Amino acid sequence: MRRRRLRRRRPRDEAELFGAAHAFAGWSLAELARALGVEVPPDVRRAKGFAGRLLERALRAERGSRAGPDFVFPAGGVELKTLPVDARGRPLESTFVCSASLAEIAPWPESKVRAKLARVLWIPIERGVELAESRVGSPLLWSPSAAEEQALAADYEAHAELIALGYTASISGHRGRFLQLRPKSKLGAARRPDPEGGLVLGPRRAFYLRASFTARIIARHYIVPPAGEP
DNA sequence: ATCTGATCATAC
DNA sequence: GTATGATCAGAT
Repeated sequence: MRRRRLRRRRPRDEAELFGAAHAFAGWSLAELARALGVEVPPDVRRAKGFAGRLLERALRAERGSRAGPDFVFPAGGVELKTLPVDARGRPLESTFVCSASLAEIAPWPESKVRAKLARVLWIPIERGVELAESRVGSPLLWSPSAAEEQALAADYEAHAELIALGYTASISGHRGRFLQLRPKSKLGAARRPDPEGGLVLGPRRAFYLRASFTARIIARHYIVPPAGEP
């Protein structure tokens, strides 16, 4: 295993953040964890989010688990998203964006979804057989193109309309070409206020980007430096 | 092989 | 409980 060193300073702008992220391209999660002085969890099923938190620490994200973008620069916030990919660079999972309230849904221009996705640093993680063997790919600093934003907005508004009409029963992960609205808790697990002041029983929902969408974002992007195999 | 509902961990 | 970080695993 190669020796790996971390840089010390917190990035002060996008360029520094991108440079810092790029410096990790090719590292395994084991190497990154060792450099940070943390253990790689043995049980993958109990380690969801490990790669994301590891990269947050490695890149000195300010906000950690608090609300708002991971990095706040004078020029604007940047959201950090790790994206699990296979050896060919295809995303293996959908991407969580943010939770959604069925009691209240903002129009697209003021939506949390739009704010979250305005500026994203994507870091592909090429999944290894073992979690520790997974490798950090090269980063991509992204904002939605006009076409991408239009597509996301269309999906979002369709979800928002169902919510506004109270058709919560017909909300499912099947809807949305690129942006899904799916449960993030067990059915019937939560009780929350509805617009009339009563209580609505139902799962917590959240917006997710389909893998087909993130695949297009990182398509033809250089994913992970060669591992030295033929 | 892909997708949707369910699930896990941590911070506040 | 809500937010952050996501991935698991059974259904299709």
